[in-house]
Amino acid sequence: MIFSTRAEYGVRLMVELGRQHSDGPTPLNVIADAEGLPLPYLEHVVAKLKKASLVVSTRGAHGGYALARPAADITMDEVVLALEGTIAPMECFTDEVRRVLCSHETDHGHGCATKLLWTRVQGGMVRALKETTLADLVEFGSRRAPAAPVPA
Amino acid sequence: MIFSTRAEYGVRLMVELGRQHSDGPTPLNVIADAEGLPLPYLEHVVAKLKKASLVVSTRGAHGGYALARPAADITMDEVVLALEGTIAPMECFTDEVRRVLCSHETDHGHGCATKLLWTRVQGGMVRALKETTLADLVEFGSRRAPAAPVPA
DNA sequence: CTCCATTCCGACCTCGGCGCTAGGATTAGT
DNA sequence: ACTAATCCTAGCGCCGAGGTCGGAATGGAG
Repeated sequence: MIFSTRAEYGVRLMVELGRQHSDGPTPLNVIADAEGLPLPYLEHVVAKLKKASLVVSTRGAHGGYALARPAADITMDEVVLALEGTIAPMECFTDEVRRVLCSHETDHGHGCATKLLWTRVQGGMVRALKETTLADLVEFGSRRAPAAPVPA
Repeated sequence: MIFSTRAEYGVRLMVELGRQHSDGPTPLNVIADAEGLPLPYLEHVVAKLKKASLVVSTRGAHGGYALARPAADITMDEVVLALEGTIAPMECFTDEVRRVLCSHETDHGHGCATKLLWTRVQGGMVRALKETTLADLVEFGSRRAPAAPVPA
């Protein structure tokens, strides 16, 4: 598996926040049982999103979380980056200021052959993440079952 | 990190095999100290490549490993797949016969919003892996330092 | 002023996989 | 027979993932 469930939970959380179009903040427990996720764990997840300034929180009674920016302005690479910490295919890979570095540079007279591969892979992933906004996911999620209140 | 060092080691091993243009097979220990990798661990790694029919082995003295096919015919998604077991961004994601499935389908009346994201990410990665052949890496590795015998 | 809902914080636990080692069995050239 | 190599199985230490717990801080409502 590429990403952990932290990323899954975090993205679902963001989508859920994106769905709320009321003004006030949404408390975590609402999201927790809307998605069927353990509340105490969600707290840790949302903490990472807050640290990355993707959500804002209001404490106290009737508090909760809300998106810090409109969903259309949030690209998913920000979200995944905040949750996973880094998006590198390999340990030796750090994206230092626009230059992809690799600790195996010049191994024994050859260039680092794997660097080409990981660079391409990372490029493909990051492009996909940057091209997708949170609004895309919200809209995609509401596509089917747009208003089926009580199916039974 | 997306991939483990198993993938790194395996790819390097394949590249090293791709460099050998002599006829006979290359013993593992040669590769191990050409790349500075622990031999006993490499045995496990190469076992996976063999099970996937990417390398062939000859046992006994003067035995070793060789590519099962020319390097230009080996795409890196085969290699990474053999080493990593699967290339899915998320646990719930199985690539069942051309249809991307997700266990969260239809969660609570919404479509699975994250599915769109993971599908795109996986697409980007797999495309990058399929577009790169082992021969590309071999050639890339020999680019610089083409014949600098003793730099000092 | 006192509840209570809610965010926030840190410690803890369990489990599985990764990276690696160990020891031996098998195969085949010399 | 000796030896170089692949092969097989088991095991170990470590770390992060996924989750729980208990409690402190905050702020609206009675």
